[in-house]
Amino acid sequence: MGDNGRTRARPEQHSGSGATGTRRRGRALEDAILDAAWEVLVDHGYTGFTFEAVATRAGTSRPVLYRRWPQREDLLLATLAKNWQPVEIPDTGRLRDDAITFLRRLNADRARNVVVMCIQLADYFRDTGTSFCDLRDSLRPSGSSAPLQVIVCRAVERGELPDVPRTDRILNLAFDLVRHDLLMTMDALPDESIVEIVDEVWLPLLKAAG
Amino acid sequence: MGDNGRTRARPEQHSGSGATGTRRRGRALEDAILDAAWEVLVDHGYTGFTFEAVATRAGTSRPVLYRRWPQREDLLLATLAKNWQPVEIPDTGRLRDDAITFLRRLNADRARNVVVMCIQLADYFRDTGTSFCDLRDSLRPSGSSAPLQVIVCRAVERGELPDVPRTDRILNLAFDLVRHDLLMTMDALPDESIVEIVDEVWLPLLKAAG
DNA sequence: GACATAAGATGCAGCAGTGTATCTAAGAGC
DNA sequence: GCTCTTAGATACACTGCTGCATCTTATGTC
Repeated sequence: MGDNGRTRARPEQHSGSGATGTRRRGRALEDAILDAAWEVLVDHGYTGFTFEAVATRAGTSRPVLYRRWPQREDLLLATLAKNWQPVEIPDTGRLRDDAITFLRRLNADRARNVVVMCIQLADYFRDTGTSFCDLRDSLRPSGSSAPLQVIVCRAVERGELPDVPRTDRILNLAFDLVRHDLLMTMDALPDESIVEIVDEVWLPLLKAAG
Repeated sequence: MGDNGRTRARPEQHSGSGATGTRRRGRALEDAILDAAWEVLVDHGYTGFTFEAVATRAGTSRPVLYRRWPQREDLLLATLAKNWQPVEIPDTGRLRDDAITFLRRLNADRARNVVVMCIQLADYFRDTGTSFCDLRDSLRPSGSSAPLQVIVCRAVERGELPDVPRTDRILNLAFDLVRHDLLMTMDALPDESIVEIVDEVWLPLLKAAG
């Protein structure tokens, strides 16, 4: 039906950062949206993670999002996939240094991410009946083993540890404890805690497991 | 003003359970509401924890809730306070049995509660800037020590363990690991895991700490 | 039995998000 | 330059929750 009195305020300008007046397309647009989506997720959790909020933050409009990700979950998974980076595994030649360095990196990195991915996503987990465990598994590069397992393997190869079978529980204990503290306090661990976990708990168990 | 055509379908009947046709009041009503609120919280998390949902579930109406708890947070805290029970600490006379029995109880009980209180409440934590840690501390009877600490104390008194200083990290390790698994899987641990945690991790560390 | 209190029903304005449809215009490819 | 795709704006109907106001009526107390 004819003219419904719309009066185009100004062309556009996507209110983003540089705002060159140019209109974003394809990959560039998609990246900008997913970055905006990540920020929204960090700031407001899954509950505040609405098409409305993400579109506004990205300086675009909801239809643009709906065209790419019909469901909120699709947008969420795309956002996570783009922003999740595995923590680098150090190789210093000494078990204790490897462990402490790795856990420090983990602590710094996941103090942001784990809180987002586990705590903020609680509603997502409830809605879908999945758990943090499932999500982690689906984001970890398939076939790769747990970081601490790699570190222990190297120590065994160097002869730093006896070559005896160890349970996953023991191998991942230090990782689990750091994650536990992150979840409980929703904040990074003090460095002393990391050293304590390695020296008082993990290493003694690894050495005693013979 | 005047008759606005309302035609009172039927008196009421609060659609609850027994539905004796009697109208609930005071304490009975409050209990019923808080029970309903707990169910809503378990089923739908803090996000779905609306005055609307709780009132419907309780078979009452929103004004009744607003009169008692003006804010959603008030209703939440009342609901938690009513439904949080500390896990009973066993006293079998043997350290290992005490630990395994306690952790089994914890596992069964918190598989429902911790998931609700930590995961489902994520939005609450985000909104208020508190953490699960803070909430646990405020719900644990003040002055009482951690359950595993009590169990270890008794073992030391019986001479089952050497009387050496132990860090909180070690003392609470078994508890923390159970909690960690609960959070990660959002489900109860298999019984083997509890036994493994006690026999392969916690007891060796307690004995070696001399 | 009269009265005060409070339960419970209902209405309503407001707000935020959803999902979709429609239109204009920018920009890429030919 | 022309055309095709699609970004971006806007509108609309719908849903669900919020606070609050108002009314009726059940129930306990005197």
